[in-house]
Amino acid sequence: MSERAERAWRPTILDVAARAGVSKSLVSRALRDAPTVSPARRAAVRQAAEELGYRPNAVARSLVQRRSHTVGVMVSDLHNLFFAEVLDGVEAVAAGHGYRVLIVTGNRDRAAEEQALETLLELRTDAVILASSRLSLRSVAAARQSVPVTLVARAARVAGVDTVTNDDGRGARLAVEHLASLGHRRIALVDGGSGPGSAARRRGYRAAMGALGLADEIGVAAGDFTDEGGYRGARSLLTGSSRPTAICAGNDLAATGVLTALAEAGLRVPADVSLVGYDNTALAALRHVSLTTIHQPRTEMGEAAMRAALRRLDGGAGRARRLVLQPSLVQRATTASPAAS
Amino acid sequence: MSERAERAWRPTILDVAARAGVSKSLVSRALRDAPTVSPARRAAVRQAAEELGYRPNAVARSLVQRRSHTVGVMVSDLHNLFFAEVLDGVEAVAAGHGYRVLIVTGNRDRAAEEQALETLLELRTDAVILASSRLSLRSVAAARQSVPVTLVARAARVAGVDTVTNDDGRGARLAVEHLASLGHRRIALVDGGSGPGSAARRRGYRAAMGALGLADEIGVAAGDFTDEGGYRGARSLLTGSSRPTAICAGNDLAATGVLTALAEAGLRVPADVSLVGYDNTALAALRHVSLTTIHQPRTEMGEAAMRAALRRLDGGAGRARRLVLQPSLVQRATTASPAAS
DNA sequence: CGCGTTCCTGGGAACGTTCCCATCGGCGGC
DNA sequence: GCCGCCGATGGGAACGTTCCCAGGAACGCG
Repeated sequence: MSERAERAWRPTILDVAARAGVSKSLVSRALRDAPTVSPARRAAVRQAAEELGYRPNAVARSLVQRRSHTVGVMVSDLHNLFFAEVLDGVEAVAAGHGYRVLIVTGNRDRAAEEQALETLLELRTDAVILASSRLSLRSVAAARQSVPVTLVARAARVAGVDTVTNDDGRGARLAVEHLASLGHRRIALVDGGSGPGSAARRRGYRAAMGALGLADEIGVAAGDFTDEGGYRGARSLLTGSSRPTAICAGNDLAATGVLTALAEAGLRVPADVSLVGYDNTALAALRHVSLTTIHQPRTEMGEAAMRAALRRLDGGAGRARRLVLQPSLVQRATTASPAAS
Repeated sequence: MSERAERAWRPTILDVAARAGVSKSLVSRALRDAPTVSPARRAAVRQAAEELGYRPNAVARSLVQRRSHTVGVMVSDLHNLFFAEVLDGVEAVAAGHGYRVLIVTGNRDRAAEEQALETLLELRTDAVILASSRLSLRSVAAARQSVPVTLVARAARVAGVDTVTNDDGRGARLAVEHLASLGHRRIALVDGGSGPGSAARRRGYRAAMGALGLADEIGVAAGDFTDEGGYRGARSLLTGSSRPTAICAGNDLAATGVLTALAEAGLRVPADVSLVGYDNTALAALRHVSLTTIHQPRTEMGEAAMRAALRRLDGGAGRARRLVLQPSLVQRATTASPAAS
């Protein structure tokens, strides 16, 4: 290996200028395809840059332009595939508008999230998208003082902060209505606890049951957004006197826990009990699981978040916009009419 | 909303200096806890900064210091949970050494990956970690010219580029030995096709079978690293004359496909057929799946990658180091002795 | 009380760009 | 053929920090 590879020497615009025999200004313009550069010079500059392996310094550029052409996305948990798809949407829109996407993560930890947000702000990304963060509203509001902020999958109200969420109440209603239309009446909910959106899903479940005249059949078991939580919730439902013929789980992961509990109890799905998840993650689509579930338009949520950021970046001011996207039901193998008993 | 929130005005060190009645130099030192600042001034500066909502500009700092205290990680696919855990390791070590981690992604697309790497290089991150990238070796080598580069989960040999991988051959051997120790002889492999590591796993499988005197029982079915691929591979194994009593899948995802095929064929797991996956993803740990699998030390791989980067950052030169970590077997519910038939 | 030393403090340069403006030819029109 | 204009080019300032260095205040000691 040459010495060059060991010590990081990086050519600057001045090196290119010297090699091409022109001024730094001309190099700058030539490399950015600015109009007033003669073809001959342009070629010479290109070649010199190529030979030197020159790469523009985005740091210096950001400093002088006072913008980075970059949006920062803080994701609370990369272990949750939900965010990967949100990011797909963000990146698709960003790329189409000449923005680069930088991702930071807070690993399910409040302090780490605050730190990650701080990193983005110090880096002076042009906008910040916060995906389902646990950040204090104070921090969010503070961030909004210096940069456009969009919240995804969190409905908090902060002045000037746009939000993009999914209609959790409606999603829960879809699940209940689907099961009712199959003929179920004893439809129980394994709750998501304090997870984001779970309160709205619970309300939606209750409202839908009431609207269908099934208020007496309402049954909510405590759970959370994990495999284990779903398992516990289902166990408690199964020990009751009148076991439900259908269960709505807080999310897909919890639904797999429900599946485990049902299997242990010797109950077949969907012959004995029907099951609906929430999120339509890749997990639900696995044939071994093949879970009927509520689809959240995650990619669209990411797209919408990025578009909201772009609107602010283009000078769009005014009050916060709160976009609520609609979920839909995806039927797979875990729901059917109750056994004619 | 105040006008302030709409237009992004950001105080600079000069604003803080003016408010505190000191020079910019002093502000700089005070805020960085440099030694030679009197307590009174330090407090005054702190307060002024606080009141203004001052946040240091990392861009300007990077420019003058010629380092960013940041490492960039390019991840080829955030939909693959493997990377989330690698990132856990990277972040843990980075945080312990005062480095921030910036993530970019190439969404399984070569061109996008090249672009993402370019972003990192232009941003002048102090080091770059490439997680299982599809990047051309030319690009990797070019990047190495200006910054320390570490490859994770890809064993390519590039001058000066450290690599951290897992011993796939040994992992496959562990799976085979486990099954053989349970009494299995007809142990088949559902292959991972051209996926990373799958060639080494195939070789490991063959070698282990041979070493155990089971060369005649070798059976490899074409598959890939997806649910669907595992399903197809298992189907072809089950239509053969002598069906295997045990199957090794290319990875955990493929193993769920195998589970589906086995269920469809009316075979019980592990009573009729035992199954071993690879990766030990969260999927394998779900009780509904409860898959015996080969654990890859992903977090450790991330840690090792970051440590390798730190070593280069501290001036460590010399030839590339290639670290190979050892996998281990995690026994769950999908393996047992073959039915005494 | 003077002098040297130790703390503090402030000014200026530098980092690598972009942008504005001035300059310099050359060319076309009257 | 002169004047004005336009296209091409270069020089300098600015972006917001950090770092180096010079200078000043305070203090101790003889």
